[in-house]
Amino acid sequence: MSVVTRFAPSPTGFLHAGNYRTAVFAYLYAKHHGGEFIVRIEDTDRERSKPEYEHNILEALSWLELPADKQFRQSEQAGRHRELLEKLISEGTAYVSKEAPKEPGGREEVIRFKNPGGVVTFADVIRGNISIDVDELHDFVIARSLDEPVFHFAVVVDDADEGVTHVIRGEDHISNTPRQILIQRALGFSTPAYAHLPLILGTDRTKLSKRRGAKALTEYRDVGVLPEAMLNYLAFLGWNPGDEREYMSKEELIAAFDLARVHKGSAIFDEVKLRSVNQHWMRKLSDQEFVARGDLDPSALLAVPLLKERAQTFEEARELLATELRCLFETPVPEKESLLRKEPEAGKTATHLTHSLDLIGLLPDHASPEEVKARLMPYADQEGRAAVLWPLRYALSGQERSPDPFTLVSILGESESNARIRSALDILNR
RNA sequence: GGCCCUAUCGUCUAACGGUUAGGACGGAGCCUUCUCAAGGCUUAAAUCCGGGUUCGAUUCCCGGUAGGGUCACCA
Repeated sequence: MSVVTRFAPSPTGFLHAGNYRTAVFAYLYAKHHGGEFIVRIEDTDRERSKPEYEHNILEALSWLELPADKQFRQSEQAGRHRELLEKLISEGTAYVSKEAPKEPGGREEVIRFKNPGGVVTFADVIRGNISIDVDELHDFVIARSLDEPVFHFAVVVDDADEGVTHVIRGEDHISNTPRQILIQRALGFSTPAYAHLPLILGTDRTKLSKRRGAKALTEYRDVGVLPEAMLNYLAFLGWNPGDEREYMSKEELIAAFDLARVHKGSAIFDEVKLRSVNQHWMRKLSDQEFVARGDLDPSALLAVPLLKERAQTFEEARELLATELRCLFETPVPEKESLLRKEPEAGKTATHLTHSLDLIGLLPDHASPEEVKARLMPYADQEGRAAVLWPLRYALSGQERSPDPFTLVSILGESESNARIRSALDILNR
């Protein structure tokens, strides 16, 4: 039997990392078994479902590269839901119930399921047998009206119609499972395998939720997190391949994924770790890819090696470009006092700068930082590194903190370096 | 509160009865070093508690405790 899994979000808000972790597992499991991954937008709550949320969900899924083999809205199955609702009513396993509206404007009739009671036991792939006494559920509501099925009913019908073999969802659904199984039995459907995933918690150790400040997943995309990094990080929340690997591509994840290695205990979403995983994937990009995928200005290309060392997100890369690495793109305005930070005697500092200037002049075009270093270090060692290198670096950058002078010369090139050193010499002579 | 689920360093986790309880992120220290990064090395840090079972428990069982989830005409 081929595997069919599904991700069934409701478009009533922006989804957070915990929701997408579920999608990741469902996707990986299906693909590992060469099966099908279905995305079903559960929009039976007409009041709260919004197109913008649906768009956001689909956008996030495509960003993460979790393409659906089949995708549809639950509301598109309305006819089928009505048909089966009528069937249950005619068979007497469901009935129209007169209600006393609890709130003004509330409904006077709903459709309830005739609960047979007893204990429902199901085998959870992750947790083993779970038994729940179903008596206290009473005759629960399965539809507001024939055309408005409620979650439990629609889920059961759609999963069965689509041939879903494995229901992979958060453990907050464990207590919903028995009543869904009851409906399945009444409808004559078979029960799929259930895998209830441990929840992803926020730093407050409670279920990630928008109300408590959990970010929409797309916010991570917006600050320049790479989708392969997010996928990698999410996959490792509650699962691991069983070896020492920490960084895995989508293909590697598909090949290794297994429900049997999924944890039972919940995990906390840690942005610090996510950033470090992201940095790993940023560093794997070629310099050209880095600029393109980070949506950086093309001029930033020459700074990419430095950005790979310093930035954990593309947003950080942009900040760096505007602050610490700004000297690569703008002529610095050095201050005399800072030039003399390590060697207070202006005459000596001027001598060092002039000599450095000469040495730089001997460099070949496009000298690497290593070549620059090889040329300058003997002199610096002879005269004192701080006395030579500090004014040089400061003259080139105009910044107390910057990349080292060799790298600066290499990136800036000979003529720009020359100009900057000369202007620092002018300042010293004032 | 009822019901359900869970429990290894701060965090993510390895171990599927026998290990000096391993790795990663983060932290600390050292090295490198003109500054800032990066890099290298080192280091601190965990089996929730109590009973069993066993020659031997992180591991199996029971009981506590703690945390989480869920108790809708939302999904």
